[in-house]
Amino acid sequence: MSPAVPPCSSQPEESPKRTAILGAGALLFMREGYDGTSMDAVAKEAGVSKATVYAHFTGKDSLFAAIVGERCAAIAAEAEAMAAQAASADDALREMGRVWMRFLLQPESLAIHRTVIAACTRFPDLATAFYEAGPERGRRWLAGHLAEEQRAGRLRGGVDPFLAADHMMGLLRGETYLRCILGGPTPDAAAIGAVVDRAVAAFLRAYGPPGA
Amino acid sequence: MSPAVPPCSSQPEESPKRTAILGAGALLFMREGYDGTSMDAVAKEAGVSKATVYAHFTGKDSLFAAIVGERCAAIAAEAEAMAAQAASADDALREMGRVWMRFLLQPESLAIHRTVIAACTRFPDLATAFYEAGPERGRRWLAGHLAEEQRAGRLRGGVDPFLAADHMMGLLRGETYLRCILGGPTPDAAAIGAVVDRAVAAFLRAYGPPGA
DNA sequence: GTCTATATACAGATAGAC
DNA sequence: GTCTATCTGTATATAGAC
Repeated sequence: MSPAVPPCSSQPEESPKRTAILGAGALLFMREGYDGTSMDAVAKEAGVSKATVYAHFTGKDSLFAAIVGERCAAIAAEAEAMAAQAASADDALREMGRVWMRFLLQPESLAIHRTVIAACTRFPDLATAFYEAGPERGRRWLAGHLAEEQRAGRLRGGVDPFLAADHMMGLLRGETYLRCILGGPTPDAAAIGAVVDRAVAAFLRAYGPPGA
Repeated sequence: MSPAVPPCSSQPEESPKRTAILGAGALLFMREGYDGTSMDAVAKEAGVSKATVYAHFTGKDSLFAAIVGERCAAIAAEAEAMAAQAASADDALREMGRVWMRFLLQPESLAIHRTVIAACTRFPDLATAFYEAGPERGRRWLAGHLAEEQRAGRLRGGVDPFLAADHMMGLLRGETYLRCILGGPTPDAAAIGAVVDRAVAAFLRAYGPPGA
């Protein structure tokens, strides 16, 4: 229907102003929430006029959707990096837990969680996309890893690895996640390490090899 | 400084219009969030004029604080009722888990969680009060119960009951809570029962008596 | 205390020149 | 695409009569 597109030339996604707008929006939406962020503030933070924002996005909801979608992709990429970093460690479970909790509890992660949770009734599709890109993707990856551990005999067999992954992540989050998502102080690396050690110990009692 | 107050006469908290305003605000703040709720909408829902709202509360933030504070008290009362209901059951752990998860996953609970999480950067004191009245109070109660179970020999000794309570609640929440707080469908009683059974089974492997 | 009517500010979105 | 200037609706909060 539309005329042939120029082959791989300047796409709108590569405009520097568009990039600035997306960056400013991500900063403000995560810090102030959806309603707390005005298009005026986004334009000012990006160093452009408000009309330019509307030239690149049809409206505030469109800009928000683009930013959350972009964050989902970034989260997935970070998850891959974490997986590579953690799976090669000697004490794999503990190291995985530390890496994941440090990622989950950093201010940027908590901010995107808060933003999506607050907006989930108005943007249900975004909330679903976020859940799939973040927690659910992480759980699938962890389940795959735990299944390997089962086959290697380092975890007891006969249990659903997806269930084990869910329980592992639940033990890790615990009250720590709840307190941080409610604005409490972020624990330092040592405190996170202690939380992870206790969670992994409990996990191994529940899911470790029967003889241990 | 001020003249003697009349002894226990009509306090402002007992005004029927004030009650209507608080009820309307609770409904709207939980359904639409803080920014999504206007003082006009509260007045209309309560059946009063906007000026009357401002006669009872100094502003929107004051009304919001009063409502969240009231919900904290209500949550504490519900927790007491849940405790009485659950502790007398035969299969105490499973029954406690079912009661708590049904409470946690009902739309009203999720709505107040979302509202407080979204507002926690602007109202940090409210978020702290909510955490103390809700999750932390529940954890303290559960820890006390688990300590009794330890003394009775139905749980292994030598572990911090507060840690065990944290792990129990983390196993129960799991992905279910995360999916629901992000707007996913609420599981029915049977699905909740299955989640709880699996969580309690894992908990007992980690914290049950060593011989089991 | 309670109302109607209004002051004031700022939001999202657009018109039109360049 | 980008800007300045503006339209239009609605938000919080208040003035003043009863």
